[in-house]
Amino acid sequence: MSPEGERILVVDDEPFIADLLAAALRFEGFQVEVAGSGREALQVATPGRYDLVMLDVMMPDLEGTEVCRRLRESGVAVPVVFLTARDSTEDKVYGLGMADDYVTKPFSLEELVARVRAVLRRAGYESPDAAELRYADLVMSVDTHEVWRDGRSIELTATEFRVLQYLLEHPRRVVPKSEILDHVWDYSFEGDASIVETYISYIRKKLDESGGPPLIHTVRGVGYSLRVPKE
Amino acid sequence: MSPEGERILVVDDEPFIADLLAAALRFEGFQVEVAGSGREALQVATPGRYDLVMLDVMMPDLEGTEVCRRLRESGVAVPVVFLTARDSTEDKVYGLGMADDYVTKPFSLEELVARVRAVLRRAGYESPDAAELRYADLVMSVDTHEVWRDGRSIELTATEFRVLQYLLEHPRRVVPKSEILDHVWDYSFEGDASIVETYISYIRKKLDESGGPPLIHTVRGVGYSLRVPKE
DNA sequence: GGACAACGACCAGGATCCGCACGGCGTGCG
DNA sequence: CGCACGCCGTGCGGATCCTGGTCGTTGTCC
Repeated sequence: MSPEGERILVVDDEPFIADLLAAALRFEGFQVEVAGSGREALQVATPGRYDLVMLDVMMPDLEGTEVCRRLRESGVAVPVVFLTARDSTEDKVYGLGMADDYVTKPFSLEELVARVRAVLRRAGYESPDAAELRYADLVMSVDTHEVWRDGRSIELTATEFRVLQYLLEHPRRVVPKSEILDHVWDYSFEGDASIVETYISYIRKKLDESGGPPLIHTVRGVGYSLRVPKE
Repeated sequence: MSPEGERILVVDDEPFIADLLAAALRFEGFQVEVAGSGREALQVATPGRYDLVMLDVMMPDLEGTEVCRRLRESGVAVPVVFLTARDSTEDKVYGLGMADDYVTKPFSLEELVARVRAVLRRAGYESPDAAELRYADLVMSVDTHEVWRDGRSIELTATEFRVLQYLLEHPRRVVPKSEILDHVWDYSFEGDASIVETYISYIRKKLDESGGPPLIHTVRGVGYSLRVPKE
């Protein structure tokens, strides 16, 4: 990784989304610039200037797909990640042809950052992750979506998986419920953090029914912590 | 860290909150300026002038989020920390998008300062802390919320932990009860400082039951001091 | 040295908050 | 149509927080 982080251009006409993307990516150490329209993107995206472009598909002046086509035409070979609405099947089809990946709105920060890193990795910017998270006798393969405890496979739903993944990325640290909510749930979720309690309870049940000491600990008034019990 | 401390702009229309923030941050060695409205903030916050901006979300003239958006638009890339009401989900959503962090009202000064330092650290202004506090045979890990005395683990509740943390941040100094109250309890707490005596008593009991000399000493009429007894 | 006042330690009880389990409802998919 | 999954509301039980009071200790003044 370059010392300053890769340069990413975010292209979206909705300021809220553009800011959300920019902030999340800056937080992860990337250099981010924002363009508010397709035409603006075409002006600033000269060859070699960015390492990745995030393109909203739906924009009033120029469709994201069209922006991408013109970039390619003018010799800009930068990897592109599309942003599309969830049920827009057509977008998806077109997008996948040109795009290196796409993220559907509304997205969660975990999802967004994971996609960006994956694309940069394939493009050779980042060292390949182990793509395997481990703590104590827990093993998680992010790529294959599998989890084992002490060699025994554990089936998790998508949300359960993301919550556990977030905990595994911060082993031993006490993670506030609000932080889990912010990273795992998408930005349009309006409920409160009690949903996190529910999922922690699901995960605990599945982790512990295969024996072994409890790994997820409640720190009342603070959050949850993944750790091996003290004695 | 610059010799004079980082420059922070506090933006809040409520004088009480603005003064509270300014005083606490000045006490911590930052240079603080105050703006009483969103428009005022936009006028003074020129590129490079501040190292961090604290923005109240709810302001009569301009929403904090809008102020942030306009700052970004005009090329001011300063880190922003939002102040929001506790249950304001919508604020949180917007806040998380643009902000580097957010603090919910009512906050305690400990919490506030911790967030500010964390954001400045990520922005490269401050050296990373050890996140581990030590004095004599006491060890506290802030991240994992664990405390040991002479290697033996000690269980503290959330409030007990914050009080001891404050003492560990000021070892040997006699800390007035009112100061502990101001830093650990949030600013809307209406009780008096006798609550501190109660918590000191809880902590003493837990620290000393595992043997060893008493570490928290009462200085009558002044406050408490964390130190090893003289002989 | 003794009496008194101020201060602080500690306890006990009640109010509150928090964590958690359970069940229901809506939705998407086979 | 049935099932799996995600989301949300409710209610219980218990940990935690705070208050008020009592008792002991310290310092001060006579």
